[in-house]
Amino acid sequence: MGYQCQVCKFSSFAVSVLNDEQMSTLGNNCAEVYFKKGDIIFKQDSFSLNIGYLKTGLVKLHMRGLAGKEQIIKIAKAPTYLGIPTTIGEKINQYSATAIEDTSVCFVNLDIFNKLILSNPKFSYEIILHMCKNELTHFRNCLYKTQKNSRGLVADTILNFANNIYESSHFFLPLTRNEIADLINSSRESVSRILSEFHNDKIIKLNGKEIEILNLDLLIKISENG
DNA sequence: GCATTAACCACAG
DNA sequence: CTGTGGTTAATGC
Repeated sequence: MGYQCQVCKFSSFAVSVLNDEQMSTLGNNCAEVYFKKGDIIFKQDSFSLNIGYLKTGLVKLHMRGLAGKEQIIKIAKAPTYLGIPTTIGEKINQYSATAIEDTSVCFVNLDIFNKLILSNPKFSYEIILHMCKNELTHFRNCLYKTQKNSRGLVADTILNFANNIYESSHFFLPLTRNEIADLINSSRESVSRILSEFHNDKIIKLNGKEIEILNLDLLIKISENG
């Protein structure tokens, strides 16, 4: 008894390209798991032979570095794959994934995933396309982190949540100030100060974790000039 | 020199 | 977990 991937409304772009047989192979070899906000989905330094497919929810990918310093690599929004690089590239996880909202993930065995890649070029192409876009985003972020100042990076973070993650100018931050600092290589104090500053300057309306963008043009300017 | 930026510390809600 | 104030160090006119 497996899952009916073909009727799952969260089916990925790549899965839609599978034939019936491949689809049922996938359905018979995956398991859906639910995670609460704060739950660890997979952990750095542990062994894994699964690819995750994030069906719903929001996840942070993070890596513990020197002196235990935590760095958030990215915020992953459903639908997307989780852990393709670390599962295919290494047997031991190179980073962790933690739910920052209630989340559901389908785990697919790596062997099955590899068989799909080897047997279906369209599927492989979709995966490559996905990973290329991902890598370009990381190159850009890498550049920004080096070249922008903290204000610009905080502005970027707000814009990312508004434009890409929540698709609304009014949302609740799923991260603490400390986590935002871990995301942009800053300190919790700086993030706190910059957010208050944006609030006082009427660029955003800030109430704890609640953010409403009041002056989008200015925010974009800060992002571009910062 | 003087200004800016931001990290680190401490302490208070 | 946050917000602020003081301090300190680096960098750039």
